[in-house]
Amino acid sequence: MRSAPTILHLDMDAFFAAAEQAAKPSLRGKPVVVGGLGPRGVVATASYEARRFGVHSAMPMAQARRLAPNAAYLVPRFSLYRSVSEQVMELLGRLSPLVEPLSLDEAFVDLEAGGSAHDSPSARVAGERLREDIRAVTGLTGSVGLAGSKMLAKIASEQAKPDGLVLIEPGTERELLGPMSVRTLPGVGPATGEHLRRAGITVCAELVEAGEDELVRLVGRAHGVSLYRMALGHDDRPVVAERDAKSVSVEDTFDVDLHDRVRIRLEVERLADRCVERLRASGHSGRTIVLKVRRFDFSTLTRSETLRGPTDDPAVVREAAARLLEPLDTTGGVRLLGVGVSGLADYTQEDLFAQAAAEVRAADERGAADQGTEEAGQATGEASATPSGAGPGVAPPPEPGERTGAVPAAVGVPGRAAGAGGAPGDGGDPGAGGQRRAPAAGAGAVRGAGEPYHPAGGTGADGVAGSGGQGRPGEAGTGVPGERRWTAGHDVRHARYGAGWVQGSGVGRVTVRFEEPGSPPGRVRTFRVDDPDLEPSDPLPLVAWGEDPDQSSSPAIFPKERSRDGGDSGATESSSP
DNA sequence: TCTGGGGTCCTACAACAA
DNA sequence: TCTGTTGTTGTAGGACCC
Repeated sequence: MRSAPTILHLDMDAFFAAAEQAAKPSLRGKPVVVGGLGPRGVVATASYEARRFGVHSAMPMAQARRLAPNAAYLVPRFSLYRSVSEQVMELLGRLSPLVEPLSLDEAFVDLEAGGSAHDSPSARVAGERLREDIRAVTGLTGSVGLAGSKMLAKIASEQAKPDGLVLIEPGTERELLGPMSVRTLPGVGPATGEHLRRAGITVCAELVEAGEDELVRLVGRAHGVSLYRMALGHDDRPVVAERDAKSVSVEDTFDVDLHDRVRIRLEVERLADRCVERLRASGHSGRTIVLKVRRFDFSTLTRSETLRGPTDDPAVVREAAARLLEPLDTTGGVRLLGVGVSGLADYTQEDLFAQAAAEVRAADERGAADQGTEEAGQATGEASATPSGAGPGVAPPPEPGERTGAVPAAVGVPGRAAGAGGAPGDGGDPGAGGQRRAPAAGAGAVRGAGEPYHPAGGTGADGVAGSGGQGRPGEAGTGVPGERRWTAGHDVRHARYGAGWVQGSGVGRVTVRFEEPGSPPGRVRTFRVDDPDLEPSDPLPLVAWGEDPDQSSSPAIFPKERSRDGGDSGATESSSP
């Protein structure tokens, strides 16, 4: 807790929805809801216009549609949001080297560390300047909170919303917090809030009155102590620029509950592959494999297995996940499956190979070849002569009968290629990692006819959004093999009419609104879905070249990885199943 | 009418080792 | 050698956040 309000918290206003409104002039001033459009989708962000109808994030999409039937419903376009986010983070980086991003649209900044503020007036100037810069560079608004601690800076930015700045003077925090709901404090959600309410505690002043011992008794040691300190306004957590990831996971909710055991297993293997792709992309390997199963009744089970050493071998993760699945009862149906890896290590593949080789040499010298997994080494030579596929070389050879994540020799070769040996029928799914995507050619082989590949909330294989009440989730599937699909909200270009975005599609037609970020609201035209003049395109910059004095040499927003980002580029979405 | 995805942290309990 | 204590690790689940 410092004596000057030099910790800044930035929170972009209704970020996803605001970015879509900036990109689509016809949506400005109108209710916009961004989220999963499938039958089990939820709202990611609602514009302030949509919030007036009672729509808010985490609300089931079906409920949002009932509350705001005339809103525009769009699937998230993370490549666009990421590029805007990068620009915002760059502006924050100009204020201080200590920037702690919390998500795409939120971050803490230590102004003191950057020398950009040392007292209330200078902090306020820095905050206002930042808001101006963000607006100039991105065309969007953000709210700024300034205080002497992270907790209070966050509370301040919440109070500043939308499009404002609030500064909390150090020394006033206890008075300020006293009448506030306990739910204001970070870490107090619905469960803890209700727990405290039953004990007669609803506002922060009552937390202080209750005292630390009582809070510990009510909500447990760690939570009780921190709750008491926060209620007093005490928060010494520093702004931390870099945080190491502790786990990597992927999960999918299915539009329809899965019952077929073979299909469930196949999906688990697919998730394991995607998880490993992410794991590798982050430069990690991990020791503990976690399987998550949410059943038809929403009850959630997790099962985990810790290997003897870290791995980033897809075959090992796949097999471990499958082992964890085996004893689980899935009768009744499964609505969600997830695979995760925790206990991360910073090993690169090269490190693993080096360690593996060293380990094998040492083992050979000891003449202590392990009987249980020896055949793996013999079969595949150097690469798999490591102690099974699991964390090659990091762990000592396993004891006979011990679980190590050992894999059949044929797929036990550590290295990128191993994944391709995958489950029969998954075609190796080379693009399965990273962003979720609509089914591309070749990926459809394992999916049962009529069963949606894409889980709810995905980028929408079905790809229809209702705008102005038109279109409903799930209708988009044309049922015509080879027909192109157009995902609502995504950018397109027509040879004759220029740039636009998909407003909806279905029954062999796609409706496009032709407008750009800098243009007035455009007209709507409808085409056949296979119109050769219509092509998917990349997101356009929200602020045109040269509009921002500081950024005149480059577009304000231009996705850096657009060509590599298969997650939500129109190109991927539109490929035929 | 239902309830996403990707994380973090905490608690409780059992097994095991010192 | 047996027993009790304590610390560590693995596992499972829950709460919370954006």
